[in-house]
Amino acid sequence: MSKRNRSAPRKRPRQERAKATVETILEAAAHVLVSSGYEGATTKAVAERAGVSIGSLYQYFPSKEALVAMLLERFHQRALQVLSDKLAPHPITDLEQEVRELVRVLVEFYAENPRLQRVLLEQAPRIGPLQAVQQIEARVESLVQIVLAQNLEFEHPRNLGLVVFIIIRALRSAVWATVVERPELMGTPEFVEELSALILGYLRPQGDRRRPSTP
Amino acid sequence: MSKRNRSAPRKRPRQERAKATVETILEAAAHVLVSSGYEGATTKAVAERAGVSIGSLYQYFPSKEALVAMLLERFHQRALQVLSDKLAPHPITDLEQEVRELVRVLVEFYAENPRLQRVLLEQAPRIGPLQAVQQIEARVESLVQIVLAQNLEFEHPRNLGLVVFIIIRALRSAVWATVVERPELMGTPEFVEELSALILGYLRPQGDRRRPSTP
Amino acid sequence: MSKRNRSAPRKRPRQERAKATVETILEAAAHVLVSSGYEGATTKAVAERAGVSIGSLYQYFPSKEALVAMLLERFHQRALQVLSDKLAPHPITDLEQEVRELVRVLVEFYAENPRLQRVLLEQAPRIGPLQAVQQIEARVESLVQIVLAQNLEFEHPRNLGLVVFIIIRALRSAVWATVVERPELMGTPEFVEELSALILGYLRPQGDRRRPSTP
Amino acid sequence: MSKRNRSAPRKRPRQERAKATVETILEAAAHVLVSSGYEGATTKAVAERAGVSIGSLYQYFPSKEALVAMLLERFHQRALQVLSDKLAPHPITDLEQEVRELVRVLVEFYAENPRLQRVLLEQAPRIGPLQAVQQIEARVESLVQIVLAQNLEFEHPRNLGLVVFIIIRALRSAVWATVVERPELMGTPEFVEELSALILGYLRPQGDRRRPSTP
DNA sequence: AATGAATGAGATTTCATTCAT
DNA sequence: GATGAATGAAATCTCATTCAT
Repeated sequence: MSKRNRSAPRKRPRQERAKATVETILEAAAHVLVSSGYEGATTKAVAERAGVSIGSLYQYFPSKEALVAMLLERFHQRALQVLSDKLAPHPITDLEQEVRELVRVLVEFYAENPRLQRVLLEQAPRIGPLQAVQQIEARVESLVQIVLAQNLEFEHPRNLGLVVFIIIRALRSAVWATVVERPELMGTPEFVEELSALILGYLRPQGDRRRPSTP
Repeated sequence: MSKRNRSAPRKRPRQERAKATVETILEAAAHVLVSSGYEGATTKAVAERAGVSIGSLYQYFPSKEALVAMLLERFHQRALQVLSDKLAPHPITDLEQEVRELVRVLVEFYAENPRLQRVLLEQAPRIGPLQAVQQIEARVESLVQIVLAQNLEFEHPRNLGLVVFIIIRALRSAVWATVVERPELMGTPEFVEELSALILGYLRPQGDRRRPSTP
Repeated sequence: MSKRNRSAPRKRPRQERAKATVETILEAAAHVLVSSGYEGATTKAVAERAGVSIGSLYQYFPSKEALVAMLLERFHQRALQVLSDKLAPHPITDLEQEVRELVRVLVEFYAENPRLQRVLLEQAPRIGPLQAVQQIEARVESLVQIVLAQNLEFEHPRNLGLVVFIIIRALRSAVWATVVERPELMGTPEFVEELSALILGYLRPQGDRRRPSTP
Repeated sequence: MSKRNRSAPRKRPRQERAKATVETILEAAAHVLVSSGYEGATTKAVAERAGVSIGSLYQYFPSKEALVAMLLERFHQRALQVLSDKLAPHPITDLEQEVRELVRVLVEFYAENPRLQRVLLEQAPRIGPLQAVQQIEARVESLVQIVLAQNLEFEHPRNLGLVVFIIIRALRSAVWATVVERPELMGTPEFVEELSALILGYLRPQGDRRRPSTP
C-alpha cells in the first residue's frame, strides 16, 4: 500500500529490441501464470522463462502487478475490439438478432485460453479498476447506450445508464463465472441463447413486467 | 504451492475457551482487514488486535488466507440464511412481488458493512470455491429451482438448471460488482427495481422473446 | 539461558503413583528419543506416549533437558555400578587380566541399547557436566586411582591423577566414538583386546617408553 | 525431521561479492557463538553482526546448524592440514619423537580459541558426521596407517586398521574432552607427554603386553 | 494434581523489489 | 541497459514452557 501506481507500466519502450523484450516477458508471464497460478508465478520464474534477468524485468514493469495489469489491459482491449466491431454504427433492423450475435461473439471471445483468463480475472478485483480498462469499459458502455437509445422505446422512462451498467455487469459476470465455474458451458449454443434471453427479456417494454407468468 | 489446503481451518476448537479465542481472532481479522486492506492486514496485527499470541492464531488458522476463507464462509452462510428464509416453501401468489422482495432482501444484505465485503469479495476468486460455499450455493440453486418449477410455465421447454445457474450468477455478480465499483447504488430502490426487471424479464414466457421491441 | 538449573529434576515424588508416573515418562522419553532423535522428540510426544498431559510432565521435569539429564544420570549410574563391582577392593594378582576384564565389562555395558546411548551421548556435552554425573565420575576416578596406586610402580614419578584422567577419557571416548561410528565393532573380542592394549601399554613402566620400536 | 540436509550449505557463492558475504557471515557466526553460546546465538544476531540481511544469511546457509557445520568443517580442515604437514612422507628415524611432535602440534592446535572450539565440539555430535569431515578423517587415518606400516614391526600380527582407529579416537576424544572439561591442561608439556605415552605404549611390541607390571 | 489451551521467542521461508557493479 | 546479489518485511512454523481452569 505504500507505492503509488503499482499497476502502471514503467516506461514506454523506444527501441525495437526493448519492445521485443517486453513482448517476451509478457508471453513468459502468461505462460507462468497459467502453469503456476498467481501466487506461484514468481517474478524470478517469469524472468527466467523470458530468458531475461530479474533486473531487466523490473526495467519494464515496476511490479508483478503491473505485469498482470498489462496482460489484463491487452485482454480487455481485445474484448473491446470485438465488441466495437459489432457495435459500430450501422442500420439495425432486428435488435434481437443483434443482441444474440453480440452475445455469441462475446462468449466466443471469452472461451479462448480459459486458464489464463481465469487467473487474470481472479486478480482483476485486487488490481482494481485500471485506468486503461475503465476507459475501455466506458467506451463500451457508451456504445451500448447509443445503440439502445436508438433502438428501444420504453413505455415508462428508464435510467438508461443504469440499465446499461446492469446489462454489462450481468453479462460480463455471468460469462466470467461460467469461465471459472463451468467452462464446459462456454460455446454451447444453449448458453448463448439463454444469455441472450436474459438481456432481451430485460430490454422488453416495461409494461409486460407486471404479468410475468400469465399468458 | 507446497502447502495443501491453505484455506481450510486447522482444527476445531474443543473447549469453550478455544471457541472464544477463535471468535476473537475472526473479529479482529475483520477489523484489521477493513482498516488496512488485505495486503496491509498482517497476521501479527490481527493477533495483536485480538489480544492473542501469534501462536494461537496459527493454532487455528494455518494461514492468512484461512482467516479470510472463514470470514467468507460465514458471510455466505448468512447470505444463505437470508435467502432460505425468503425461499422457504410457501404459497406464492405473485411471483413478481416474490422476486422483487428477494432481490430487495439480497441487496439489503450485501449493502451491510460494504468495506469488509469489498475486501472479502476481492479475495474470493483467489481463495477459490470453498467446499462450504459450494454446498451453500448448491442449496440456493436447488431452492430457486424448486420455486421456479412450481410457478413458471414456459411455452417452450427450457433447461431450468441452466436458467437458475444464469440467474444466480448474473444476480450475484451484478451485486458484487456494484459493491466493488459503485457502492453508492446499493440500497437505492431503483437498483433493486432494475435487478428485478432483469430477472423477471428473463423469466417471462419465451413466446414473447421473439418480439422484444415491437408493441 | 535465562533459567537456572534446567537439568535438575523438579521435585522428588513422594507417592507411589507419582513415582510410577515418573517412570512412565522416562520410559516414554527413552522410546521417543530413540525413534525420533533429540530434536524430533517433542515434550508433547513424550507426554502423549506416556499417556500423561503435557502439564503433568512439567510437574516432574522442569524442562526437556531435565528429562534427558535424568536418563543420562541413570545411565551413568548403571555404568558406575558395573565398574564399582569390578573395582571393589580385592586382592589383585594379575593387573593385566584385571584391566582386560574391566574393559570387557565396560564395552559390554555400552553395547546395550546403542541407539538410546547414541542420542544421550550426543546431548551429554550440551547438557554439561551434571552434578550427579560428576560425582559418579569422580568416584570412578578415585577407585581407579586407588587400584593403580597399589599395583603400579613407575621408574619415574608420574602424575597419577593425570594418568587416570587420560585413561578414563581415552577409554570412554574411544568406546563412545565406536558406539556412534562403528557400532559393529562393539563386542568383538578384538576390540576389547586392543583397548586393553591401549591401557596396558600406557601403564607399563616408563623406562620402556624410550625404545618403543627396538627389539 | 522434515527438512533434509540441514547441515549442508545451500549454495556455492559464485561472485566475489558473494564469497565475501559468506566469509563475513562465518566470522560473525564464530563471534556470536563465542559470546552468546549456541542457544543464545540467533540467526538474526549473526546476520546483524555480519551487517547482512537475514535473507542473505539464509541464501547461503539453510539453517543455524549449517552455519555451525561449516565452521566445524573448516576447523577440521585446518586440523587436517596441521596433521598432514607432520605426516607428510619423510624419513623417520625416531618414531617416538615423531609421535611426541605430532601430539604436541595437535594439542597446540586445539588449544587455540578454546571458547569457539568448545561450542563447536559440543554441537559436533548433534550435527553428525559431516561428509567433508569424514573424508578428512579417512585421509588422516590412511596417512597414519602408512606411517605406522613403514615404521612398526609387531611380533604378533595386529589389525593395523583397528589400531589406527583406536589411536585416532582415543587421541581426538581425550583432547576434546580436555578442551571441554579441563581447558587449563591444554598446552602443558605434561599433558603432551602423557598423551604421547598413551600412544607409544600402545604401539610398543606386543610381546611386552603380557607383563606390564613385572620388572 | 491434572489438563490442554495459550504463549512467544526464534527459526525458517519466501519473494517482490532494490542496487551496486 | 543488463545482471544477479542483497534486501527486508511478513508469513509461517515450531515447540518448550506457562497458566487458567
